[in-house]
Amino acid sequence: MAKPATIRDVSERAGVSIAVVSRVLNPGSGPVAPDTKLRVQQAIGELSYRPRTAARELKSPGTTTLGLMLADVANPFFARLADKIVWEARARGVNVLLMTTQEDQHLEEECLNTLYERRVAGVIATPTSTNRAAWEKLDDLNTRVVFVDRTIEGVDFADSVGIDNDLSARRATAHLVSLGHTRIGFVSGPTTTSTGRARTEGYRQTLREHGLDVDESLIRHIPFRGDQGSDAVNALLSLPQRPTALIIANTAQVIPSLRRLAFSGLSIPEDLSVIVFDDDPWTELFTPALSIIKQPTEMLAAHSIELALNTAGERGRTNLLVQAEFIERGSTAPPRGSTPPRD
Amino acid sequence: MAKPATIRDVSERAGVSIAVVSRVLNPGSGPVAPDTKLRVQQAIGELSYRPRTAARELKSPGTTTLGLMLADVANPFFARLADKIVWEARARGVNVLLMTTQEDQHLEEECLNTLYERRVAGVIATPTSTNRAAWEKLDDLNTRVVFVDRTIEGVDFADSVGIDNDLSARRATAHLVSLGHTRIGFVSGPTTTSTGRARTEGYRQTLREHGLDVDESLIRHIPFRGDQGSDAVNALLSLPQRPTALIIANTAQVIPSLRRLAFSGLSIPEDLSVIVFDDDPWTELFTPALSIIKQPTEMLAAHSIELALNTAGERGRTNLLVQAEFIERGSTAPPRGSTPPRD
DNA sequence: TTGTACGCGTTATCAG
DNA sequence: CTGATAACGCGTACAA
Repeated sequence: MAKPATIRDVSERAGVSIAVVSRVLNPGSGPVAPDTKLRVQQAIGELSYRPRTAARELKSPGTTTLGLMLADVANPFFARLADKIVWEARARGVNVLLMTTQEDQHLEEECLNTLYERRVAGVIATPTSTNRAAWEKLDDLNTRVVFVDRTIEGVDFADSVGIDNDLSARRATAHLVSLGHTRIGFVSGPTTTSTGRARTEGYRQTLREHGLDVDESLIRHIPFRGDQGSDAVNALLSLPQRPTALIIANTAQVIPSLRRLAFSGLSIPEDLSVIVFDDDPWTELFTPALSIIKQPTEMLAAHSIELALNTAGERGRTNLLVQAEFIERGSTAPPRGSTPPRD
Repeated sequence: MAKPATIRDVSERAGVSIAVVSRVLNPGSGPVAPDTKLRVQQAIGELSYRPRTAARELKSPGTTTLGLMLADVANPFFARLADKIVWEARARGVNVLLMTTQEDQHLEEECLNTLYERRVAGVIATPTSTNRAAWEKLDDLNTRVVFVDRTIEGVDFADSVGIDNDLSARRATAHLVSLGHTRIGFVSGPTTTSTGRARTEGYRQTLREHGLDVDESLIRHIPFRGDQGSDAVNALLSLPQRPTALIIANTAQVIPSLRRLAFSGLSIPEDLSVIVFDDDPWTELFTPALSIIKQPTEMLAAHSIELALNTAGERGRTNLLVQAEFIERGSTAPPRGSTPPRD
C-alpha cells in the first residue's frame, strides 16, 4: 500500500543529495566519504529502497535484458536450452524475456517489435522466417542477434550457433550403412529450415559416397509442429520396399514417429534400426535404448550468451558449429539376415 | 547506427505536437482529427517509430510484464507450463520474464528483488522457501502473486493454483489397493514442500481407510533436483519385504527411478506395478505404457495467468485446486499370484 | 482539436 | 568529496 521509496526519499533520510545516493548505488561512478556511504546504506536499508529498473533504462541507451525467442518451449530440447541460457544470463546479471513464435511468421514479427521497443541488449532466437525489416531494426539499435540451432539467410549481421547438422547426419547414416543397411528412411524438418536442409544433405552425400542410390521416396520433410511424424513413418513403412533403418532427424517429431512404430508390430532393431536426433533422458529408457545424436545443449547455451552479450567484435562475423555426439545404444543392428525384405 | 526515432521526431515530421502523437499512439486518450491522425501515422511509418517501453513504464505505476519464477525449466512439466503461460500472456499483450530458482533460497530472493525493481504486474512462481520479507515487498507494490503447483505457508496474500495432490495420491493408491497390493512403495518430494506433504498424506490416508498398515520404510522423501530417485528405488527394492507396487509421486525423479528399475530385472507389471506422477508423452512409449497421474498443464497455466493479471478482487483469496486425471495403462496389475512375497 | 509544460526516477556534468 | 541541475522519452493535465 505504501508507495515505494525513491532515491529522493533516501537522500532526505540520509541528509545528503540524490547524487550521493546514486554514487553509493553505482560504485565507481564517483567518490563518496566512508561515513556518508554508511549513512546512505543505512537509509537504503531502513526504507528498503530499490532503484527502479525502468528509470534506469531510460537514461542509458541499453538495458540488462536479453530476449529469448524460441519456437516452442514445450519441446524439451528448447526447454533445456532455455534453462541453461537463463542460468548463464543470471550469472551475468541479466534477465531473460521469453517469447515463443510457435513457428509462426506473424508472431515472430510481433515479438521482434516488442524486443525492439524494450531495447533488449541482445536477442537469442530460433528464427522462423526471413523477416528482413524487423530483424534489421534490431541491427540499427546495435542489438546483438544470435541465431541458435537454426539459421536463416539474408540476415547477415546475426551471429549463429548450432550443431554441425551435416556431419551429424553423415555419422548417423554412415553408421547404418556400415551395418549393411541400404534402404534408410529419413525424417527431417521442412526444407525451408537450415537444419532440415543440412541434415538431409548430409544423408544424401553419405549414401552417394558409399555408392548407394538416393531414393527420394525415403526422405520425408515434415513440419516441427503437429503430429505428422506418425504419417511420415506410416508412409515409409508402406513403401513397396520398406526401409530397414530409420533416422528421425526432426527432434520435435520423434515421439509421434515412435508412437506409430510401436503400432507397426515391427521389432527394433531386428526389423528396423532406428536413430533419433534427440538427447532426452527417456531415449535411454525406451526399449530398446535408442541410438541417438546428442546435441550439446550447454555448449549451445554458453556460446549463445557469450555472443549475445559480447559488445566487442563485429556483428555477424561469428558462426559457430559445435559437434554433436553419436551415441550407439540398442536400437541399431545389421538388417535381418542378408535377404532383402519381400515386396 | 542511426539513433532510433523519438516521439519528438515524429511530431516534427508530421508537423504536430508530441501530445497529438501520443494520442494517436494510445487511442481513446483524446481526440484527434482524422487527417491529422493520418499524417502522424504516416510519419510513424516513415521513421519506423516505436515507443520505448522503459519510458512508458516510468509514467504508469505498473508494467506490462509478468514474472515467471520456476524451479527448473529443464523439467518438462515446468517447461510445458512455461510454454502455455507465455502463450496466454502474449494473447493479453504482456511479456514474460523467466527466472529459475533451481530450488535455491538464495537465488529465489535475488529473483524476487529483481522482479520488485522491475515493477512487474504479477508474479507466477513455484516457491521454494518462505522468504517472508522479499515476498512482502511485492505485496506492498500491489503486485499479484500466484503460486502454481506448490504453495508455501506464511504468505497469505498470494493466490494459488495447483492440482489436488491429496486426491491424486488417493486415487493412485486406491487403484493399487483394489488390485490387491498391500505393500506399496511411495517416492515423493521433500516434506518441506506442499506437494510432497499432500501426496504422502493422501497415500497414508488411503491405506488406513482400507485397513492397511502404513509402513514408513516404504515412504521416501527425496529432493526434486539430483538423481536420488535411483537410490530411493534401490532402497525400496532391498527391503526385506519388497513392495509389489510403486508410486513415483516426484515428477522430477521419475526418470532416475525408472532407470534404476530397468536394472533391477524386475518385470513390470508382473513383479512390480508402477504409477508415476508425470504426463510426458514418452510415458506412453515406455514398455509397458505407464499408468500415470496426468496434470492438466493448460488449466494450471490459464488459471495462473488469470489470477496474476486480474486487478480486481482481493489478493490471497483464491486457492484453486484443479483435478488431475488418473490414466490406467499397462504398468499396473494385480500382484503376482496371491501369495505374499517371501521374506 | 491542438500545443505547452511538467513529472516520472535515475544518472551525468559541472561547479562548489 | 558533495550538491544542484539538466537530460532521458513518454503521458497528460491544462491552457489555447
